[in-house]
Amino acid sequence: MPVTLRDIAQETGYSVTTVSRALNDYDDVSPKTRRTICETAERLGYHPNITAQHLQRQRTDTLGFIIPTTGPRFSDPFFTEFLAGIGNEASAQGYDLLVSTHSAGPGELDVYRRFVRGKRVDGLLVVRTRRHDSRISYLLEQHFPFVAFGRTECNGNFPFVDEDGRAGIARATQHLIDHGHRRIAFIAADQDLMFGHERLRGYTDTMRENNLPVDDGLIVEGDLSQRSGRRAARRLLDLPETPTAIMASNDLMALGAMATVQAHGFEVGKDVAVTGFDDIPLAEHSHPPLTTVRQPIYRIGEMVCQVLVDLIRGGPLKRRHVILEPTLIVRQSSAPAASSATISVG
Amino acid sequence: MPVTLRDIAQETGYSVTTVSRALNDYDDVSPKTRRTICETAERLGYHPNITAQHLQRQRTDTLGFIIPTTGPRFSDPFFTEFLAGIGNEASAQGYDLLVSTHSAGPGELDVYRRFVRGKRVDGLLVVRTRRHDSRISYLLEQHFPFVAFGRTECNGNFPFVDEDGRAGIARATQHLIDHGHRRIAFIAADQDLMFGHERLRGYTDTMRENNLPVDDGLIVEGDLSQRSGRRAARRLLDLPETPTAIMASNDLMALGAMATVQAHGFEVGKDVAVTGFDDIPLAEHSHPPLTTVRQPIYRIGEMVCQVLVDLIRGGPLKRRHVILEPTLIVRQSSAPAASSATISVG
DNA sequence: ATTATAATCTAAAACGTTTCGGTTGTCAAC
DNA sequence: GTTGACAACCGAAACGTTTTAGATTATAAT
Repeated sequence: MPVTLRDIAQETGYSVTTVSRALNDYDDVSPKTRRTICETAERLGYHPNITAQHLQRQRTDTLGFIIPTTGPRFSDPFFTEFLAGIGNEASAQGYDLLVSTHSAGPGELDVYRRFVRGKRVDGLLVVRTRRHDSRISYLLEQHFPFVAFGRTECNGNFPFVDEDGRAGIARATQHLIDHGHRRIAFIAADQDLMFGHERLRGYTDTMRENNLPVDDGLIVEGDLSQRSGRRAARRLLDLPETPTAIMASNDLMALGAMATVQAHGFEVGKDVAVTGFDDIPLAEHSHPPLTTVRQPIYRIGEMVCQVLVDLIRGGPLKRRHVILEPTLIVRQSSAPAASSATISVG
Repeated sequence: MPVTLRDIAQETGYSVTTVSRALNDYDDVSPKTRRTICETAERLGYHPNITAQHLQRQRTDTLGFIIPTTGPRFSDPFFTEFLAGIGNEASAQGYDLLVSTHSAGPGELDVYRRFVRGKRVDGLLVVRTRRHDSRISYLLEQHFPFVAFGRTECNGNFPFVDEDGRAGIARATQHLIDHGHRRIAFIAADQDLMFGHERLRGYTDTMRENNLPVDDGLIVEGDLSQRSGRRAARRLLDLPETPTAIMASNDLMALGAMATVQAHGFEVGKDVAVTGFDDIPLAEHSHPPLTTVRQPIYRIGEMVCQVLVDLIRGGPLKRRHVILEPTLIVRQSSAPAASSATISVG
């Protein structure tokens, strides 16, 4: 049923070789022959079998992306935007995107192994790096092309794009301190996650620099979901001495925290300040709009993808390591009662 | 460098055929031989070349999913959750997922063509069906296996999963009417989208059934983003006679509308009721929590994927058409001031 | 000793491309 | 009328599997 090179060869009387060469713009085919062949291909509705090309060319023109899901009902707007970034860049570069989902943990490496050893993809994108990341160790050891969004602690020398989360949170913390906050709580993320660790450091460092105590009771860990943000905020507001500001390690938890604060009858941005991290589109449209640290997620997706393609194509990498400076976006959730405009500080 | 069947054959002295058969659990291989071969495979670190398997087996064990993005900075939590559903189900069934992103419009069909004609995937998932959907016409005409989330108007007989959006919106509308609302506005979605059309119908039908006027001035179209929800609500609140309730075709627009209502100094759920559709995780955590029509997005992703796999495997389809009854989730954004608990009506 | 039967194993073709290393024919140059 | 250069074309191998259709050997039945 499907039309192959052979069919075209039969139809035109040329050999399979010539047909292939004609269609691939080789220059040892006469113009007339080429025309005949192209027309016949068109007429028969020929499309090359992509799998056969892959096998022959020994590459798949496909990038792999394994989304580290958390729990079954997983939904993080971060990933949609990131995916849009890499998806668009990949297709602009002529690559397909093979996506798999797997929670961090035992089976995860098997998926990587299958992709790598089976030559299923030409390169991999790794996100949510962990301080000691077995995925990265594995890929380095296999000399398999990959680019990470985020660094690790035991830095092997691999290409990555990252934002300076510590500086971002530091800026947000300082912003709160400058506005007179002293009891500032922090909803941390999993400390195995590199960014979770960095963001917490940004908070503790800045507190210390300002000679403020770092109170362990004011640091609660969440799992990045709104629900956990709510729960964390509940614990913080039940404290004998409640904080006047709550910082969260990501926007989703910040939104959860805001809901709790409001449920307790406080006004966000006046009684209690709340800040997030990421600047997902929702942040701008929450009520009140959320003060947060922006990282250009879509753009990062594009960049990571582009570095990976360069790496695969063997071109010299302009930039093996990209570190982005995040921007503090001040909105009403942390504004002093008077002001109400959106101000960008960065 | 990579280990092939040949290498194992050489190492063990058996033929490639036997090696292949041993590793694939054929029963005409003696236990001893099998053991030798498996051990050697293990020792050499053999992994089958997946591309070669694809070519030989004439199938790719891969499903295709082309995300219809809107605009460059695309971010819709709906898709993360949906993707998690199909991603998990696909890997449970032994399938990979090839994802591409493309906005609805000219180039879109080319992506479908490439996947189909190049035999890049064994089947396709289609979402955001349009009333006249060229993707579906194309796939039907090519007799290519696919399953849609959503129906079309000119119903070819293809397998789909859908929710009864009309009934869902009808239920929400009735809920508002029962609570005394008369001037109910509706933020519609693109009327080319099948679900956009259906949901609007649910609203107009119910208004008429209750002998309420359908006022065109109270129907505004948005593009499914929060931003457009805000804009739409702004127009509605600028009307000489403002509505007492605003229904949105999806949660994102509802959240946007809520922000506008609040910015105008109204209290959502008391002065103006707001309702959405989808029940994305955010809906529960907004302030106030959003009354909405729930569709089990993750579950739908699983179902669509499962039907597709059944279809590809040629098994008899238990259910070619699945229509889910959506559930109205009443939360504070529409509750009469008194009540405040979450009630499920459905 | 012959034949049937079962148990193991294998050569070769196939999947649809790309590409290496040619061959053939024409024409100009010497 | 040989030589070389060049244009146009093609056969066959290769990519790494799976599968078909036997081949070989051992075992049991006559």
